[in-house]
Amino acid sequence: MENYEVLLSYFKHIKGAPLEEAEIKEITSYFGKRIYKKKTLLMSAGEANTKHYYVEKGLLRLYIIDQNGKEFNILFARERQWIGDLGTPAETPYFVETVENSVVYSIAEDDFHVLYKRYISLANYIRKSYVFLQKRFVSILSKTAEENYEELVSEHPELIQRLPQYQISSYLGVTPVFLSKILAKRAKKD
Amino acid sequence: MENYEVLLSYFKHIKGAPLEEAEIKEITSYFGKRIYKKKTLLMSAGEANTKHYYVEKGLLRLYIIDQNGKEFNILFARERQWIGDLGTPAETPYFVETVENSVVYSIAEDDFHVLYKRYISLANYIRKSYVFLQKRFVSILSKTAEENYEELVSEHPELIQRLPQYQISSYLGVTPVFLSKILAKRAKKD
DNA sequence: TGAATTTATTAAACTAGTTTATTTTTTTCG
DNA sequence: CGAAAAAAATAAACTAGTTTAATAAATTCA
Repeated sequence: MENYEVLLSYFKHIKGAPLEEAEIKEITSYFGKRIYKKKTLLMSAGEANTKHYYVEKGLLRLYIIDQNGKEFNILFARERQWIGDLGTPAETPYFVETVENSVVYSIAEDDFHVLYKRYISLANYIRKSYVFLQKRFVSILSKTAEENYEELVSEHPELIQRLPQYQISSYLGVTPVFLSKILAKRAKKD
Repeated sequence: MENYEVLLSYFKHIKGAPLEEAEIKEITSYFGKRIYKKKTLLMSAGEANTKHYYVEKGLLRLYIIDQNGKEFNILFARERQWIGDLGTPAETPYFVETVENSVVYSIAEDDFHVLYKRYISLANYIRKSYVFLQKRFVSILSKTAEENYEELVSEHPELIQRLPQYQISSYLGVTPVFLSKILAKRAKKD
């Protein structure tokens, strides 16, 4: 499989101009591309020097397993989004898993670093991620699970469609049982 | 007040080499430096094009006020740390306030952007901030307030000394009343 | 297709954390 | 210094969310 079209169109986009031959060569040399079946682990807690992933097709999640064995979803990545542990090369506490059958590009930290020195907009993706996480942090802290669910429905309705309910509850920081309660209550209002 | 020593030593540090005359000129031309009394607001929700702040002396906090008027501290910055809304130039939902009398450098977004294109380690501060916030996010989500308090004590004992208790409770995402309960319980174990 | 497995629902007892109110302690500053 | 204001403690009633367990519904795949 050697079609890097989606990846290259992303780099063209962040460069803001067509890519030169040499750039295309460099970019494609850094990235691998693979197909993964649903529920495949791409990255596990304990690993060091983890990769960064860019999703061409499908849906992935980054999560942690706490002391009690409970999973918490930190973020999802769908088509044309990045996912991975920005704390690499340190040993990661996180897992990355496919939620759907997916097509994914991967790149090692060193190469990623080279690229974001060259394409400052790539570094900007990190900044945007920070802003996104901070917003999510505030929501989880200051709002009820019910409010957070409504926010998710209105801001990312497509995720509600594509995710099983227990993955959503884990993203909202509540138990599947409690989310089910919220939905039951919500359904009555009709 | 025109002593930029602390700021310049920071840039020397992230450059990894002594600064040239032209660099010093550029950096000092971008930053302002001011003294603020304790409890002074430097940035308020609703403002756009907010500044980034680098603390020479003192302690600042970034917080939000939710729908019910309740404050949540998102992060603190003490000596030689950055604080501000990375979402700028968009209208910010956050506040920045001094907790102690402080000496603070400030820089506008445009200039900040110019600098982190030149000093990639400055962009790295954003990456480190992301990693820090993600860790904090996971802690708040998966641990009890008591556990989070113990974590704060062991990782940032100096903050416990410098902050009033109600600022700590707001950082942990609980009410002052509940933190007081935790401390009472904790004190008994002696 | 249908048996097995995974996911979602419901219920009931429980707990971490909130709210409101009052009192005590600490800090501020004229 | 002493009065006023701010911060912390304590108590009691409350609520958002958990836990455990049993049942029902939906999905998987041989």
